[in-house]
Amino acid sequence: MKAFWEHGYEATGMAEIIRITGLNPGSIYAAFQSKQDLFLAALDLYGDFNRAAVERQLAKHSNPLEAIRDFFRQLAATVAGPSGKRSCFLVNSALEVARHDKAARKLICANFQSIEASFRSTLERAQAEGDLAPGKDPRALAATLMVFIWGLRVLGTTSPTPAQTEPIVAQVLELLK
Amino acid sequence: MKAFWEHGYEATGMAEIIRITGLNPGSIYAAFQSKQDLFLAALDLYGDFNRAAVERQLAKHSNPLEAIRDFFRQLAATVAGPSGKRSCFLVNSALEVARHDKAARKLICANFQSIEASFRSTLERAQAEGDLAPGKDPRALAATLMVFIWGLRVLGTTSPTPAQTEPIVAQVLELLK
DNA sequence: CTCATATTTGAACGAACATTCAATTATGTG
DNA sequence: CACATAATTGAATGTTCGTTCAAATATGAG
Repeated sequence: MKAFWEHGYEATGMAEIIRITGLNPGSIYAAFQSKQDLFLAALDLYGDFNRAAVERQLAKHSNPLEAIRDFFRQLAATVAGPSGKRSCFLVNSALEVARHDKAARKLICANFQSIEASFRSTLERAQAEGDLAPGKDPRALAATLMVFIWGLRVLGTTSPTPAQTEPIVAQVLELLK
Repeated sequence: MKAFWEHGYEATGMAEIIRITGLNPGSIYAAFQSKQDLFLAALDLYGDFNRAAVERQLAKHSNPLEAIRDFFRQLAATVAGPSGKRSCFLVNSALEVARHDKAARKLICANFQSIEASFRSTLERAQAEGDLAPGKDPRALAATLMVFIWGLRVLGTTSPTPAQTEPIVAQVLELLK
């Protein structure tokens, strides 16, 4: 998973995976049909970690809107930090693989939709509690936040500073006011 | 350029480029040092096209804010259309190549910054003309719009419908009010 | 311990990879 | 036309790619 995440699908050779895992080719091919199959399993594993991390973040504060704000403030820091260039394995794969591989696209979309649903329900909770204006559309807002997350991941590959990422996040949080 | 755009750097073989161009290996290597060199030239060419297209769009309307609104409405349609999965060659390369290749990163960043500057000056013009509220920060807004563009490109790889992309763009345009 | 079943081993496979270069053909000048 | 220079040709290079498989080893039940 780490190898595919770091170098991408095409740039990662089976030889490297064999070296990293310490397994022999035969053992790997006994467990996975092909490199592509192994990649999908790695992507799926990452997706589970990712989804769990997002849900943990959103459950961190009792105030739903504050949880979202905190999520994005943290994302601004991550993206500007040393791990920003690593980006998100799902986003990387959306652009490198999902465009041509249907199975990968399906997996990635499902994960994105799950996270979007978490944001949506958090926004709905905020609206029910009166923190989010009644006129706002949680569905459209959640979809917009997702787009924004992906955009920040792209920004991360350009080695931005916190001084660059923070005002951007501040702008997005304007949408929640 | 089209081959690298469509399949990415790693997945595009020199054999395919030889086939598409109708040139022989020797001729290509007489003009370009290596596959990487050729890729950078392709990326640079795309960058010029892209920058020109954005500036054409922003100059389309005399009203600067309307030009930006039109740009994003058009982007929403493009991303939801058949060419949406192709995404943007610069964004694709930011995630696939720029993370490890310094030359590519520099080229991509320069192009992004140039486009961001166009948005910023357009926003400043809108502010000078009284269309954009005096309290808004054109610099932060321009950076935020860039992040949204990138995010929309990622969204494009998930085969979205116009019904999905349009409300998102509507949200973004809220920031300009 | 015995033996059938699983698992692991690592050498070997053909295919595809980026790249090279001596031979050939085209070009432009006088 | 003659001739120096430039460009093109395409077969061949060694390497690395994903993948296979027969042989060797480990495992667990009786």
